[in-house]
Amino acid sequence: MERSTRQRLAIKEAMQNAGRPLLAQEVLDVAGQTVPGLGIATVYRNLKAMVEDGTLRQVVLPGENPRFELGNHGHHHHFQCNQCQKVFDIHSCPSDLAMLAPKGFRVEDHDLTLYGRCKDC
Amino acid sequence: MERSTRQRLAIKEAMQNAGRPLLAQEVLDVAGQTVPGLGIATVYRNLKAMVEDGTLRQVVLPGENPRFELGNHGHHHHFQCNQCQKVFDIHSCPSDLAMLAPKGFRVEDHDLTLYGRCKDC
DNA sequence: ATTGCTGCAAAAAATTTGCACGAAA
DNA sequence: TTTCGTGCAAATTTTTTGCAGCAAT
Repeated sequence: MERSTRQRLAIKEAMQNAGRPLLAQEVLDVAGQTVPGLGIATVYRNLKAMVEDGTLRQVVLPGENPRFELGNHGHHHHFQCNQCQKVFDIHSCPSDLAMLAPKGFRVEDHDLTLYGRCKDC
Repeated sequence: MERSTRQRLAIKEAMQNAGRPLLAQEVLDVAGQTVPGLGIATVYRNLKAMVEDGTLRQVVLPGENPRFELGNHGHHHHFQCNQCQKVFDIHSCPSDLAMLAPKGFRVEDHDLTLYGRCKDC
């Protein structure tokens, strides 16, 4: 059975509170505030397990390390600013994507990232 | 000035002929047929340079190593099969994505990946 | 003849794993 | 008390870099 350790709770809390996708290192930085001595291996182990059970989802962008976000945050997409590189959530979604696939292909899901200038840049 | 070496030509040819995004290792496998002794470092150096000058584009998918494809292959998107994991090109494109961004954000580009079952799976 | 490019091997960077100990249940 | 989870360090895996020699101009 899964145990409730201080480390696991701190990592989950970090993910809950983050309003944006976090790098593994950022998770360590945040959760490490709550649990001094927290190891990066523990962070990786927990992130991996949470991705596998669907609690988290991986967000990957070209040339960057994987980020992690809540998996049940509802279906949404991302916007990366070409200027400041920050990643923002977008909660709207185009509805007509299935028709883009070639004949014979069944579309089950999709991923969309917009690039441009954020409000502040 | 940039020199035309056998290695560089073989790598470019591999990218031209690939009908799909290739892993660095796959580029080595293909170009290595033409240039025996070709080193993985040379492949990485050339891929990186080509991404920087826009000749190539990086295609990243969650949990996988980066792939590379021609950058001037026209704007297009990708479909990954949930069954066989292969990646296909999609040459159609939704046109109305700019409106998805929050107010104050300017959309300059976008990336779309569909997931599902390919024709053969 | 220059000097950019390559291969090799070592170095970095990112992630995973083995193991003994500590802590949930 | 049982055994899962953790920290640490070592091992992998992926990518980058230093350097001496080779090759394109």
